[in-house]
Amino acid sequence: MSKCEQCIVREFSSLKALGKDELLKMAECKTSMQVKKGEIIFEEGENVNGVFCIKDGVCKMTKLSQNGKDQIVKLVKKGELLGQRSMISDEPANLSAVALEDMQVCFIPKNEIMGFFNQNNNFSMNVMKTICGDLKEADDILVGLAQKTVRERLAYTLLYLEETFGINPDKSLKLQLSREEIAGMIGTATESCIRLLSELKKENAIELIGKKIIIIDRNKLLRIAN
Amino acid sequence: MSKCEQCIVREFSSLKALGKDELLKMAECKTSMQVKKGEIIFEEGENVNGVFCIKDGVCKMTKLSQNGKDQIVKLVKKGELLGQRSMISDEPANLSAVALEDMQVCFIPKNEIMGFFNQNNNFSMNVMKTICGDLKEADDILVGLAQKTVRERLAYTLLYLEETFGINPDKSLKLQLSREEIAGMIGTATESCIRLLSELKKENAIELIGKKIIIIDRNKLLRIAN
DNA sequence: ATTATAATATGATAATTGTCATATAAATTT
DNA sequence: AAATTTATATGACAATTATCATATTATAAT
Repeated sequence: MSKCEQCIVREFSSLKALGKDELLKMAECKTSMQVKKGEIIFEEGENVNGVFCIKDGVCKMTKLSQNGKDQIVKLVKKGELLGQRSMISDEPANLSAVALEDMQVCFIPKNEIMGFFNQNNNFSMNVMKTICGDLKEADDILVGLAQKTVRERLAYTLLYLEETFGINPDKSLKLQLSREEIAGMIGTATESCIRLLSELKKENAIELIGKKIIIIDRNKLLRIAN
Repeated sequence: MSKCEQCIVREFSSLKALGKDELLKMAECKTSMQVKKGEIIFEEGENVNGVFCIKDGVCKMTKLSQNGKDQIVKLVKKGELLGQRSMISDEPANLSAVALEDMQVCFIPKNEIMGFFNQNNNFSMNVMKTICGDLKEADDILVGLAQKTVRERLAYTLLYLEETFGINPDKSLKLQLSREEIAGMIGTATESCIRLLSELKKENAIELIGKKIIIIDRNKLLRIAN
């Protein structure tokens, strides 16, 4: 069992407020696990009973809509916690979490985390701020979905992916999503997404090499996204 | 200055966790105010420096998008608090709050509320649960915007308005929104909203009497909304 | 390596939604 | 009460987006 004290990732999450003794306690009750690309961490409707701390990798938070399509609500990466909302509301998960890359995550059971809430005010405050950040983000995405065209949202999403997850040495977006997943982020049909990507390619804003996407003209995308 | 202790509305918000002494302290530093229909309580980008407790009335939380349209993100009614997110994140407001009816609100300054966070764990937990509820709601609306048609969203919104704010003796929706505001909730052009309302009327799902909307066939709307 | 399967791409077309113009009705102002 | 402004309504049309069909390419399985 690895030590939470020495885990660098902890520094990036709400857990940074925890003291040495708390970290030692946590290390004892946590469960480390490997999650392979495509595997489900938890599903919508499931009782999670704790939070997952992402040590490495990226996952998508999705919700299945009546038309059978998965909407991606949020991408979560290394250093962030999963399942906080569900735990605090004491409700089943509202979203599913699915690995987009091979991941390393630690599960910390609910009663452990809830204990920290009572003992450690900084920790509560950190969690609260994170959730407030998520709420702001969700509101902003909501407005974008309501008021922007698919093309605008696509341009914005490409820039977001570059900024948030970076690029490879060949300049392609590091986080490789399928066309279907990109469509699920911007809220459109897969074919529309593919078509608009082709258009952006024709307009020399991006380059498409197989699954890889390379942003050539950042300013053009910015202009399209508004 | 009215007493917070005797304010019934308090019972419906996070503030119900506060004890007598805390309520007395709060009553001393709060500011009561009347807000007329159409007036702005606070605006996007503004520093709020406290929370508003809604004693009576309903307001809309909106965000202006680049195309100049106001998207309504949420409706807030009697018993709820405004400006919590902004206060906790220590950021300017992300949304504007505008009265949809004549309102009575109390302003409680930031330092007072922040004190309660440290002293009273139940209060923190209540606030956290409220924000978690808001986040879930925002995620659900987001998925609806991404995956449902305007017609489906309109049907859903009419049912939501009935359920949340009730109906008048003549069966019309109690909360009277303009067509523009309804359009701002479902994320569409005002003309599209008007046209689809007319369609629903032709299909005998609703009745339109001036600004008033009466739901005739609830099941039909439910079927449309999915 | 070959086959099977899934992902990407594109055309054709239909459906949805937005925009602009204009009419009518309602609310406000003078 | 008349005039002005604003909100609602509807037609005509354009733009956007979804759907279905069908290639083509990439990936996985045998």
